[in-house]
Amino acid sequence: QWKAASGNTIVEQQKQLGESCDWERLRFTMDEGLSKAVLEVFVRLYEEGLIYRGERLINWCPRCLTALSDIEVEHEEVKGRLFHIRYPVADNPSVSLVVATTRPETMLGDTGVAVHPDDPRYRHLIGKNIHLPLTRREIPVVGDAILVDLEFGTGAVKITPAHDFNDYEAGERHQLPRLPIFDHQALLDPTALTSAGVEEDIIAAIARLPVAKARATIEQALKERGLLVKVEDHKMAIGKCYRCKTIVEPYLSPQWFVDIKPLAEPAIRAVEEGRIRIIPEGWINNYLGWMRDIKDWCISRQIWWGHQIPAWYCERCNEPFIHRQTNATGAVTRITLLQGAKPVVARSAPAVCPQCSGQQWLRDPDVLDTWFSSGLWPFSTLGWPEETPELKTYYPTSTLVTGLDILFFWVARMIMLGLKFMPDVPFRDVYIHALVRDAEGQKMSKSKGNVIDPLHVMDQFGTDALRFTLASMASPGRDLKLAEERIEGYRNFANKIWNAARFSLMYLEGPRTSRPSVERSFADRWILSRLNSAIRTVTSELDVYRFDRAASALYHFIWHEYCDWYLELIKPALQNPSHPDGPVTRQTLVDTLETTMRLLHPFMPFLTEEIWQTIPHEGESIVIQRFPSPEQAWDAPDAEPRFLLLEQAVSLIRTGRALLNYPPGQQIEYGVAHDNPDKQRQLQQLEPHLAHLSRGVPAISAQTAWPPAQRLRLVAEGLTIGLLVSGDVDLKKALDRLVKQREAQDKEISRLTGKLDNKEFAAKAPAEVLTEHRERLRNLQHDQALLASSEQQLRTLLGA
RNA sequence: GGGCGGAUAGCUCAGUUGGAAGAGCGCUGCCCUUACAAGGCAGAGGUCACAGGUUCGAUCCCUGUUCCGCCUACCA
Repeated sequence: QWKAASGNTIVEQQKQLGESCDWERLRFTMDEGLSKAVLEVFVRLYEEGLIYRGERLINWCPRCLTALSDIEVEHEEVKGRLFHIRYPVADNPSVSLVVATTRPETMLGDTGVAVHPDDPRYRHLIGKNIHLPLTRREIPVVGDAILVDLEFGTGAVKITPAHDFNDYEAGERHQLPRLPIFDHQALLDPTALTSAGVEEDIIAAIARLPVAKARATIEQALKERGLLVKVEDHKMAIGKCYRCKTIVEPYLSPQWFVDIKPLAEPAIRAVEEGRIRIIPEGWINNYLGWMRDIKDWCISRQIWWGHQIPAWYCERCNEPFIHRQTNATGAVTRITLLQGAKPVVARSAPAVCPQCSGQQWLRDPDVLDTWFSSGLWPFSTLGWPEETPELKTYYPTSTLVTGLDILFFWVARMIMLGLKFMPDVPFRDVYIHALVRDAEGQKMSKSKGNVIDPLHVMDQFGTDALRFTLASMASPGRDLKLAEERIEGYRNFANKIWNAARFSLMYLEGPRTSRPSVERSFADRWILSRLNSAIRTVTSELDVYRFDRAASALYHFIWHEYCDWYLELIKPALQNPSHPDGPVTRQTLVDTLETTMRLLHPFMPFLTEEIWQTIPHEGESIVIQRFPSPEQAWDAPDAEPRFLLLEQAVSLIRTGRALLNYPPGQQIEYGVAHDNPDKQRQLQQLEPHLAHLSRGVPAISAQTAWPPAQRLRLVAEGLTIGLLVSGDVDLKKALDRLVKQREAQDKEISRLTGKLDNKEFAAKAPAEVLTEHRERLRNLQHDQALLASSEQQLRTLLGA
């Protein structure tokens, strides 16, 4: 139904069926429920006087032969030419006004010339008549401060009310007649030119020419008469039809309009008052600005697909206003209802004409703008105007996710029509997602050929990887460049998860015992606590539509906490069948993996479902499970700092191993000392983990108690590790590192000292900043002593 | 013309009550260590566009400049 509403499907069908398409059949296939809603809305708005028919200047596509609303017109900057044309004063041809225009061919439809009322050059001409060149007409000079910009061009502007929007307005202000000179295909119309008093030879030269060709002819004629003063290059914007890219013409024709202000006002208030939230907020002003400046909505289209307008015309009463265009064989190809026709708007054709009792009715051939029906989507899909249970349950909905490009096309219309026909807004939140661009930042477009085909990307990297990538890049207010490397990175992430699940399954054989978190092992308590934290972050970020931060929290937790550390930490318990922690660890492994899959599921639905089905679980499908919520019992405030200590020690040992070029497999011996007794004790408790993760034999004791040997000592935040140096190793790299570290610390120490010595800093900075700075300085100075001693020992070693 | 946004590592981007500069990819070195080489470990790399201002202190706040996007408009 949505596709029908948007018209996209119909357009595709139109293409496929070509000329042989059965229009009536196609109209019939449009959803009946939607048609009913459209009919109802149209009639109700008409009865309230909010829909009217009138002859107005509208944007017209001379190729599609249909009206276009403002937002269906695309603007393009082009190089144009500005023609300066001499218009002689009627009663004194020696005096003339020079007007500037980019469209000299429209001059034949001029019905006035405007100058600024304050312009001393021309003020005296206001009220006089001007002879319009190439015609037998005289037109008045009017003063108009709105149309004329004193600074621009010559200061005199021709007025062509039938072919220019501003001139239309100006024509209204000065009661100037409207003289159209183009027909509906934007060809110069000989009949109209005759009524516009154009000279016969000019008519003969330009009749039935398209505007571009007529322009050259007019230019030539003006030149021959010496009326073309000059031509200069000029940058300008032209409008093109969003469908066929034909240059649109302002065209005078009778159309159906919605009086939009009364609908827009409640829609503005709904956003101002926060009953509808737009996220990110930056777009609110965009929306409000557009809505406050909104113009009546032209809803009739002269195309054959769409919902036909429910208006009927008595053929007898309206006979003079029904224009039938025929082809060579006499068949009617197009019916146009001219200005003056009197419609009867009703849900079905009237029986008899109230005026003449005639019974022959012609239904308006126009159809509605596709966004008219799309705008009804929030309630028409739910059975409106019937009061269905669905309508009651699902209106309003919570969130509408959309791109900026249809915020006005679609979202604004849904808000206006929803508020008009329902007692509440159609949705609470509107989330505007970023526009995806290609790797060069270009907007994707079919004509440019730089479209990244999602199906192709999904084949290459997987659907979950693409989905996760888009989520991770969804920073608000910023368009995103989709680069393949990024997707590839998340493909690897998906692979990592898959392997982690495979690993878990390998070791799940055997009994599992559930215990309260506090009774589980260090590793278990730590990961449960971290999982809790991940749940909190992901949930709160999703609440505020920060999909990027939620995705990155998941990525970090799964890869760099769960895989890198937890799975490594529990290997001894899993791989040794008689390990006492085995049963509880296996249970924790299931608990955490299962929860993590549910947490990740919205981001990677396929992978998580697949894994979830293979691990112990309850329920039929992950998609209908509850989204995880934090378990307070999982918080382990003691385990987290312990882990950081362990991580720090392991990293330092690994650094030493790399510096000494000891291969990862080689068992090493080292001493571990911390100058904080508490932490030293904690390290002793973590000894098995330390040994396992470092693949080595630690001696955790004061440095003085380490077995005598040649050692490389590394220092970080009070922690010293001393690796046994054996065999033929190059200590130069290690010395370089120590020196570099010491220099960096020197710099930091002098920075902190300088800051703390600054009296104003000491006086004005908050107390906690001061204590934190002092603490850091003390630690650094302490490390500095350790480093210095380490460096000296190393130099001694090198010297020996 | 008006409005909005951006300028942070080689690339793509995070970084909100102002108080030690972050991630991914890429790069360098060592590893096929029994989940994973689409991987592991350890590293290198930044005057946070420019110029002023506010502040004890600025990537963050203010002003101006340059460059790049987007939206919008009738400059004939």
